[in-house]
Amino acid sequence: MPMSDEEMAAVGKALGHPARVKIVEYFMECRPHTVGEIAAQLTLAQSTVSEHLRILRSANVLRTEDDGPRTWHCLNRSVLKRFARDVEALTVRADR
Amino acid sequence: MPMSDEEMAAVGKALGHPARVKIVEYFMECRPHTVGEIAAQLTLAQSTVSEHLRILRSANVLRTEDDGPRTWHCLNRSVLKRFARDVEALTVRADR
DNA sequence: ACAGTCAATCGGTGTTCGACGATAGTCGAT
DNA sequence: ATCGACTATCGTCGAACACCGATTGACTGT
Repeated sequence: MPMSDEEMAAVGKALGHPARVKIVEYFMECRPHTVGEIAAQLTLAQSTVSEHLRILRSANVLRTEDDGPRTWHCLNRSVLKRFARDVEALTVRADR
Repeated sequence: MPMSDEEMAAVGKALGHPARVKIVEYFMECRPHTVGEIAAQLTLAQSTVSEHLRILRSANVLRTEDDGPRTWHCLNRSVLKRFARDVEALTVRADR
């Protein structure tokens, strides 16, 4: 089932900042990432990175996973896959 | 060649508004679209739609094509395809 | 030449974003 | 119990965005 325009826009907006694209790239590695580590790499304040994470979470690009006692952020790959597929679908030429 | 983070973000931001997603959907049909027509569908002012077009153009999602004497807006499908492919690539699990 | 049509741009207004420092909250280890 | 390391949230500020009406500009047909 395709995403609604609103969902598409939400994910697009979430990816609509270079820092957040970089953050998503970090999360390709399935291991805990500290906010401080990311902040150091991006040379941003910890609070700023935390805010970016919040935005990514609100678009369901990141999930907080309760993995036992620890909870950590994790990529929601299915949302990104659906988004990629729906963007790809936009490139299909309509008959008229 | 993959897009840079900045390019990714630019396209993401361009798609980061429901009206612009709808506009891109309109442009799947390869025919001239009047700004007025789109504005009527989206119930937005002509000037607002024109601004959305400008944003889509600045992210290379739309191109102005010089098709003979007329110039019109046209989807830049290759940019969307690359973007979709690179988003898909973000879902690949990295080894560590 | 001029009226009509359409798109782009300008000026203005209210809202949201991006960034920061400071503060408060959570959790583990001592 | 509290210290240390980490994260989330709050308050603030300037910049950018979304929207509109009005104006300007370009092209078409008469």
